[in-house]
Amino acid sequence: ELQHRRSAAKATGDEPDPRFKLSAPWAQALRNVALHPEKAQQDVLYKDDLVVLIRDAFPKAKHHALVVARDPMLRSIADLRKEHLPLLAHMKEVALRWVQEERSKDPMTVAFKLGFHSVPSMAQLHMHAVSQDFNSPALKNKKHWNSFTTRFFLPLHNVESELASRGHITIMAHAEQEQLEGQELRCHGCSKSMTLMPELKKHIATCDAVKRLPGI
DNA sequence: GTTCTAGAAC
DNA sequence: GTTCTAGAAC
Repeated sequence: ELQHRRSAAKATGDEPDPRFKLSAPWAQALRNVALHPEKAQQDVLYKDDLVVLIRDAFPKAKHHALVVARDPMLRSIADLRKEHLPLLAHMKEVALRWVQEERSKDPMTVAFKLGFHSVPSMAQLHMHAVSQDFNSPALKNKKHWNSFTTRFFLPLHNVESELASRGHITIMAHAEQEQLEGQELRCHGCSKSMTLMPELKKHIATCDAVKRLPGI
């Protein structure tokens, strides 16, 4: 059936509809959680007037949660201004509390990092809290890997300091975004370069440098 | 963001 | 023959 539809589109020479992504329901899932947490399909771990804390639906590490801002005006980091620094401090506090809970359940876990994707795929400002093991079946491809281990991942502290100094976040150029997403696979601990995902996943499971990574 | 799968890479 | 990546999805 799918194959049939693909062939049909090709046969008629139909061009892709650029509005499809913008209106796609999946891109609004986090916004829906933020605006209507009581209707959320997944468990809400914590909620107040400013944020909602949930586990990532497709965790890319043993421990992976999202702190989602509830302000409808905050669709991404591009909407952040100096006035939002207190909100970021609150998001940090909520994330750190969750990290401590996870750590108490799993004392041997490696470091955690807090931060944002430069160009997120989903609407609504959300901060990742993710353990640096990246041991998860949902971590499947180069884009996944590079979105957490290259400059595509903006640590919370960097976002805070750029807001404080410039008053807004400079969004990276599309060409740079694509370059980072497509770049070679490299261990985030020892910088060893690898060709294939299975090779990388096997390596990071045993790399000593990964175990000693700095972080929370 | 994920799923699916054709065809490349092994 | 099997594993793996990468692009379409309306």
